[in-house]
Parts: sequence; C-alpha cells; structure tokens
Amino acid sequence: MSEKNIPIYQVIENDIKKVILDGTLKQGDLIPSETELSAKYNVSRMTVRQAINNLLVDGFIYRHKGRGTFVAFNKMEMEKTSGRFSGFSSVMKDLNIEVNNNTVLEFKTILCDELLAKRLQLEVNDEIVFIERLKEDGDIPLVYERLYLPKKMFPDITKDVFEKSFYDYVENELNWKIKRCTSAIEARALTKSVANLFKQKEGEPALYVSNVTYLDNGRAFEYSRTYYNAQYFRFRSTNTRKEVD
Amino acid sequence: MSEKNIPIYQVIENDIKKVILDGTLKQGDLIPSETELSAKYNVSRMTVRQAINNLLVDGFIYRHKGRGTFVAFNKMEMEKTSGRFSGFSSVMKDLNIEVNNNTVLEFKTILCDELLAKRLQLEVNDEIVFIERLKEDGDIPLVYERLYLPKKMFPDITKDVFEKSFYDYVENELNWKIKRCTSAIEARALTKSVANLFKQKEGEPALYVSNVTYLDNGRAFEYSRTYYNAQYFRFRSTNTRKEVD
DNA sequence: GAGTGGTCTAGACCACTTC
DNA sequence: AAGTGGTCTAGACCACTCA
Repeated sequence: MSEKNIPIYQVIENDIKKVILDGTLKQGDLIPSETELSAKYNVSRMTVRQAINNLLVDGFIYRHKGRGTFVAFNKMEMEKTSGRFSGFSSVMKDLNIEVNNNTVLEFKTILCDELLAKRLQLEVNDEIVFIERLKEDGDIPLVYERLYLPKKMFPDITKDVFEKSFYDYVENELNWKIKRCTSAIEARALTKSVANLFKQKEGEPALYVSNVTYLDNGRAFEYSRTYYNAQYFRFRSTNTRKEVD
Repeated sequence: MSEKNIPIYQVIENDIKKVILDGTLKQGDLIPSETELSAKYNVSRMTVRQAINNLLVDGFIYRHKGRGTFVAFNKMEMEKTSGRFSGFSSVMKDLNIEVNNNTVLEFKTILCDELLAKRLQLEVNDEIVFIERLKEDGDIPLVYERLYLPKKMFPDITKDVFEKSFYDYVENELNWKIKRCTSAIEARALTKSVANLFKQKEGEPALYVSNVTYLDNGRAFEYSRTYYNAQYFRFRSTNTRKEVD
C-alpha cells in the first residue's frame, strides 16, 4: 500500500485537471459527460459530480444545461497560483528575481490600539509582537513589511523565525492550518524611510497592502502592512462570477 | 404560484446566510448538523450538503470532521462584494463619492497588435474598437480607462453606450453572460496626460489595472487598461485557501 | 427524442471528535 | 458510544439543447 487512500472523486478531478493543464484539452473543448465519466470510472453519477463541482469552483471548467461541460482556460497560461491562496497571487514582474534574504529590522512587544484590536480580535492594550522586516534578492529591495501578532498566541516566538519563513513556522512547526486572508491594496507614495530602504526617491509609487490572515478555526493570527517595490511586483487575480439567476 | 421554483438547497442556504449576516450567529458559533437540518427541512442529507457546500465555498462557514460546522465571519463586516465578481472588488475609500459621469474622450477603430491579439483571442490586424473614457463624480476625476473590444463582436456599437454602463449593455441589451475576468494590478506613476485629467502632478502614484473579461462561452470580449485615482480607490480581496492535505 | 446537466432521495460505511 | 462530517451508491424526475 504505497498509495494513500485517495477518494475516487479526487482521482477523477486530478485526471481532468491534468489534461487541461498540459494542453491536451483547450479552451472551449468539451469534457466527457457525467454519464460517460461514471461509466469510465465505474462510480455513481453523484461521485462524478463532486469531482466536476470542484473543478467548477476552481474555474477550470464551465457548464451548460443540455449542452455539456467545457474547458474554461486556454492552457491556463496565467497562473500556477504560486501563492498560498486561490484566486489571488503576487507575481514578480521579472521572473529572474526571488526573495532570498529576510532582514529583521525590528522585533519588540507593543500594546494594542483600537485598530489592531479590531483586526486581530483582541482587546485594547493586549500585547502584540511587532516585527519589521525587509525582503531582498541580493541587494535588490523587494518588500518592506510590518507584522503584528497576538503575543498570547506566540508567547515564545523568536526573531530568527522571521529571518526564514513565518508561514512555514506556523504551518509546519505549530501545525496550524492557515485558512483565509483579507487584503486591501492601494497605491501609495513612498515615505522617506521606506524610500531609503528601497533605494528610491520619496514620493515614488509603491503597492501598499494591508492584510489579516486567519486560521481554520476563524482566529486572526497576523495583521500586516506591506510595501511592495512597484518596480518588481504586480498582483494578479482571476475572478469567476457567482451564479445570479 | 407567486413563488418561483427555488430549489430547496437554496432556501436552506439563504436561511443560514441570513442568520449569519444579521448577526444572530457570530463567528465561531455552531451551525445545526446535517442530520438536524435534513430533519428540519424534511430533505435528504445530500440536499443539505449542497447548501452547506455552497456556504463553504463562499467562505461563510468552516467545518471540522467529528466536531461540526461553524460560522467563519463576525457579522461579515467586510463586504457585500458590491462588485460583479466574487472575491475581488474595488472599493471607494470615501463612501460619499460615486461614479456618476462618464466622458468619452476617444472612440475609434484601430488594428490589432500582437499583445491585443493574444489577450482578445484575435489575429494581428483584426479590427478593434478603442474607447478612452474618464469617470468622475462631479468634478472629481476617479478613473481613466482605455477599452479594447473585438469589432466583429460589436459591429454596430455606438459611442453613447460608453457614456452609460458598458457592462449593463452587454448583459441587458445583448443578453450575454459575463463569467470571468483576470486582472493584474500595479502601482504606477501618473503620466503627464493622465495626471492632467486627474488634476494631479506627473509622477504621483495611481493604481493601474489591466484586465480581460470573458463570457460564459469562454470568449474574451473586453481588454482594458485602467488608472484608478489613488486618492479615492483601494482594492479589496478575500481569499480562501484551497484544501491541501 | 436522445443527451446533457440540475435537483433530490434513502439509504450505507467510514474517520474523526467528544464524552 | 454517540454524534459529526466525508465519501459513495443506484436509482429518480426535471429542464434545457440540439438534431
């Protein structure tokens, strides 16, 4: 038994995903009907529907009553969704760069103000771990980030976590499940201090993102305010319309 | 029969959505189990699951095997998702403004270059309808937009469509279904000409969005390059993690 | 009329959590 | 042991599309 117990619907799902992603089926191509698939895999129609439905919400396919199921993407040129979340991902403009260097500029405990309390589901004056870090590729400054974490959730966290990947720490050391995030994106002029870090001039444009990240139990564990170097970053998003009628 | 034929699962879905949105159930609260709901509505468990699943995909709830189903949002303070698409919406910073004025600056036919051909699924030198418009609230400039439409899809379109809502025209006059869009967001410095329109200085930051919009048949019908006045706009996005395990 | 997807049933067995 | 959600079955009737 080297095979784990993968549900049948996931097998079907992956099989279809594969022929879409490798370009065997192209945009607009017809996918086998539910009846055909249930015959092929020897499963009930409801099981096929579970696979199909997942592909539908992920935007791989679209369906028409009476007509069939069609491939939505042309070879999915756009995104492997390299990020952690579906539907939204930051993309480096220049594919030859990548973050390989985290410098922690500040690491201290502060007290919660009203806005932080609201975002992090805390009370005013609760303790917060505050981290300020700069991400670079070699000597190219890419991201300036301020993180706010509830101290009681991370009583023993140390500075060196933030020199590596904080999310990896949360997921692999603490074994928490990251579930959701809400972000707001703006264009902002660089302040003098961030401009210095970015080796740019004060007033130059940057992408500014404020973000709250949640675990699968609904708890907010991280609030961040981030500047992305506009020379190297864009954000990409694919949105599928909800059904209306 | 004043009631339309609404599927039962949608009734269940809406009932649950209601008690979440009006705050009766708060973040972390337990929702009735599948067995309870199927008893209450006198339907099979699979039907309840369809309702629950939709709420899950939309991020209203989260589930734990063996424990139950819980409310994910605290009163859904964040978004009615006022836009057309789920998961991503532009939000005015100042809620007292709104676009009430479209000025068409340019309306002409041009020929397709390579990039446009790729984005709009056309051939080089195919005809394109090009529109340049400025959206304002009174005399506050909000959005500067360049639209590129395949001429063969809109052979008889007129300028006045763009003084109102182009999307309303597509959906309500042509009765096409808008299904998907892909966007890329950057921070850009205003060019001299756009700065003039925005009554700002050259070099000030703006949000720049390039976007392709698709119909439900997979056809791209619109490519746009848009500057959003950074003083009045931010973009908001809620992202739910795909299952990984 | 044949084929498609949309809705729905009344069961079943399993894995996981809580007591 | 009892309750929860996760997977799955083998049917059914319907509305829609296309030939």
